Amino acid sequence: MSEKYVPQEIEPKWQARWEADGLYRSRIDHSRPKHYALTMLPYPSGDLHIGHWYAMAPSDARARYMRMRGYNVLFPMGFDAFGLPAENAAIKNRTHPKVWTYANIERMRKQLRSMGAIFDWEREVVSSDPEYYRWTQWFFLKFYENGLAYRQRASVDFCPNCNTTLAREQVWGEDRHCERCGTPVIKKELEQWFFRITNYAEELLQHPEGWPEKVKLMQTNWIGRSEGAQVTFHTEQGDPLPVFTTRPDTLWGATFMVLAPEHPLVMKVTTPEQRSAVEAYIAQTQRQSEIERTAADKEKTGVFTGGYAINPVNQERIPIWIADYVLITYGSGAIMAVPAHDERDFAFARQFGLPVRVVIQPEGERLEGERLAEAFVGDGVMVNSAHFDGTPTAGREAINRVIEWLEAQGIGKCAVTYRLRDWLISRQRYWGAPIPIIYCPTCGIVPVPEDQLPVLLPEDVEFMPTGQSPLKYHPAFLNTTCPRCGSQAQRETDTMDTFMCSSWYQLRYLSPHYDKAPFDPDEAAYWLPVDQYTGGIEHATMHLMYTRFFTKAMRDCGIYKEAASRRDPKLPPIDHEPMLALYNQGMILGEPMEGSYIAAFGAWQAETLHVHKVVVLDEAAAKAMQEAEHTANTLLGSVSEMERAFGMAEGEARMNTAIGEIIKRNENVIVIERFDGSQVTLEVTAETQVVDRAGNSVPIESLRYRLGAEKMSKSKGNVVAPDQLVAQYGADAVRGYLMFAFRWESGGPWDSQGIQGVVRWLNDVWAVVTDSPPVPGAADERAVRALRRKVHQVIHRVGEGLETFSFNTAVAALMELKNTLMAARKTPVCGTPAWQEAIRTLLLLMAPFTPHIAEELWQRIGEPYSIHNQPFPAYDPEVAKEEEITLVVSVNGKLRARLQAPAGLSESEAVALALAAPEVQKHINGGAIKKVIYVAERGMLNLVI
RNA sequence: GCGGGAGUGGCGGAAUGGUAUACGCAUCAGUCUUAAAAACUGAGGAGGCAACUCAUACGGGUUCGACUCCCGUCUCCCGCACCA
Repeated sequence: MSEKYVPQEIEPKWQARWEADGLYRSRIDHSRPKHYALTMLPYPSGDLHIGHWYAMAPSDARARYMRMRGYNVLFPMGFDAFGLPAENAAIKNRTHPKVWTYANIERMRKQLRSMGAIFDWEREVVSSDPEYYRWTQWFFLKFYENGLAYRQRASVDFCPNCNTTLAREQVWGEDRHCERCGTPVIKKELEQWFFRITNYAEELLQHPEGWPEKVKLMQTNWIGRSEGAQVTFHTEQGDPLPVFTTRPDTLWGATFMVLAPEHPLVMKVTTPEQRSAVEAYIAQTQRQSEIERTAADKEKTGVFTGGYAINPVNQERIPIWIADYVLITYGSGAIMAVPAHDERDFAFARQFGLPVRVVIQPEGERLEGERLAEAFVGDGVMVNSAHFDGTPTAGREAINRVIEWLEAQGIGKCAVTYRLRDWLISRQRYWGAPIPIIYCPTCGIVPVPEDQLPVLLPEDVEFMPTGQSPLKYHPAFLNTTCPRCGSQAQRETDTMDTFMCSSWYQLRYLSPHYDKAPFDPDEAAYWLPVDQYTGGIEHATMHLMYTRFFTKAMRDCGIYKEAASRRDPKLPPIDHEPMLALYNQGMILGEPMEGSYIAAFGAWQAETLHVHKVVVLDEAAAKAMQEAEHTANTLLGSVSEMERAFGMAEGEARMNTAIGEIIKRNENVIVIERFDGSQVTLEVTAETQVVDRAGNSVPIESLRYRLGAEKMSKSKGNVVAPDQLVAQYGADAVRGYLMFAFRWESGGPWDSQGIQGVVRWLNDVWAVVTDSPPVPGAADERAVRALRRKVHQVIHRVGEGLETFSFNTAVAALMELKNTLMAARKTPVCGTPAWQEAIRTLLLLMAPFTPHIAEELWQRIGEPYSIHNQPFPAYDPEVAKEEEITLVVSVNGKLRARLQAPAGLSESEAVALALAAPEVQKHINGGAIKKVIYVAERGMLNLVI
């Protein structure tokens, strides 16, 4: 008998050995193709979460597979260490963010090592290290030098909980809440730093091929490209008033103009009579929150300015209104309103009795402006449009012709507008990279000279309970001299959005301690770009847009020049896209839980039971008790009768017991669901006694409430701690389970029982490898071939699974191979060379998934260290080919027989075999066969009669 | 409202237009045990004694053959949302 599988012993042993040997160190090696695998770096929030494991372990398995395929693999890990939680913890616990952050990093490093991943720790980066953020600041300066960073006063989104501004991408949802904390944002007028990501709008629409359609689509929608024309109207006073329209073919239908309330020309066009109304409307707009302003189905509001504009296509004089449905941030902040053919303009026109003029007539209909029930946005023929009358609008033909004409007339031109806004990077927080800018009373905005980087975050700071940045109150940081003129000046106190740090971390991994540039050009020339990136979908329009922008902006600042010049020009460019392929994994949700079943005793007050005692039951006991109570209730007769009989007030005698499952619980209110589905609210107090079935008192907090598959959170008590799982089952089992239990892209609810299946698999593998004494007797040739066949089929399926991120099917195939071996173990096949080969192959195939047990067993079967330097087993389709098939016979498409037959059967042989089978004969029933469909490679025969 | 994705056993999930439900969890039965757990063996989509019939959200269609392709409907999830 051999010893048992004890992962707690073998896992730390091999981790230490791999570490000591530098087994996974990644160095430039031009003789081998490289593979840069990258997974989104974690924020050091304290403990490694099961979600981190879910994101990283399968990525690691795939990186290991690429290694076995002969690639020189780089799979680094680091920490996105600047950010708000550290600062909030500082305010709450009086711990310095740095202390908090670095303690967390220390803990998470240890936890990450327990995963047994091939992370090359010599390349680790921590974005809050000065040697890292020095370069984050350097990038800011480069972008500033190249006109890609600018400071502007603007109405920006501000999170009142985080006490800082946010970029447009970081405001989510219908209620416009902060991406991080969920608080609805407010608007503030502030002077802030922006990056010109909009310069790259067009280029960002061109995505790398290896990106998921979903992300490409989300980014494309976010960028929001609209093609159309810019047409210059004029106010009556002669000021040009350009508008953007996607429908220049409706220009003749413009019956009024609308400006955004913030539009610079508003006061100029406003007549004295309308002045007070306009001012009142502007004031009202400013008071309203963004949510109120953009609420769906909101009635249109607006005010006439008294001014008029001239439509350049027909010299018509049309009134100018202001309305909040026109946004100053999009296009030119002014529109021509064509109510007949635009839903919003139509609603506005109806609201204020403005004229509606049809300029597109659909085929077979005759629309009239006054009678229109809704705007007509379909295709038709242009009418009331001077010499364009009769032009069909289907396709882009009409639009193109009008644009051509507008250009010829000099009143408009082809134009493209984007929804994308520039990236606001200023954050009014301490724990981030300071923006390297100095404000001098004489020189103005002065960038910190490169040789003075990094602008260090002072550590002796006082955190304001108000959440105000302590940098504002730190004289030594704040006060400095102007690098240009030497006079007294002040530093910028805002720090940079932490998405800045993560926009280029893939470059710092290449040479984390290089001090001449953000990255070593030799390393970059070899490793870039990232071949496979993995991470969550939630970054689709944030991090994943920013890092693409960064790469392109860096290229235009010449930062890649040297590295690119040292690179083989036949390889993909390194300065075009940061990541060639991307895969989004899903999320692990909490395990659904039943609520506790209880019987509560107390006194009714209206609909609420005031409880003095709670008894915890199991479901069956609760049900039994409910029935007993029901019986008792029936015996007593109707409650109201009883009340009458005893002269009681109505409701007084109602049952004072409630039995059911807890579905909600907070400090003093419990909601239970009875077996009939009705709900009861219970009120509990500190005096309420809670006892289990044995009569022991238990705390009220121990009562569980029903929980669906929801996002894990401490407050819901559904968090799964990987450390605990590793201690209990081992890292290999946790890795294996995470890869086996879900489709990686979907994720799903955790199932604490499900891991047993993986544990059994590993135990069986252990037993089959360490304890399979040869069975005497001559091995059957066919059985040997069958084993080899299975092995090769599994090689194929595992390789395929790893290629396509179908980790679940790959593990399933490995379980099947184990099952096959378990069965063969009892036969003379056990001990044959084919058996040895099968064991070797099983271990090699398992190595990417469960690296520790694979290494341990590899050693135990006498193979040389390390299994992780072995090539992936080669697949031989000839060996994998079935020699016997199940001929599936259908008659008229309905399955009638399954017949064993040798592979490679000809059609006539197959038909003869089928006709000989009585169950087939029965269904043919003497009829003539009209058609035969035979799929040899599938073993499928269909007889049509 | 616009755009995208998904509906398969009690559950997680498999299935290049060709044997639906692989693999696993849970369940049930048996072995072992004083007992329980673990472990092991076996059963299993539904209905029917059986022959068979019906099952991949629903309704149509294409095809010798549809979970897979096409059309329509319903439900759920995600993104955007007065973007001119």
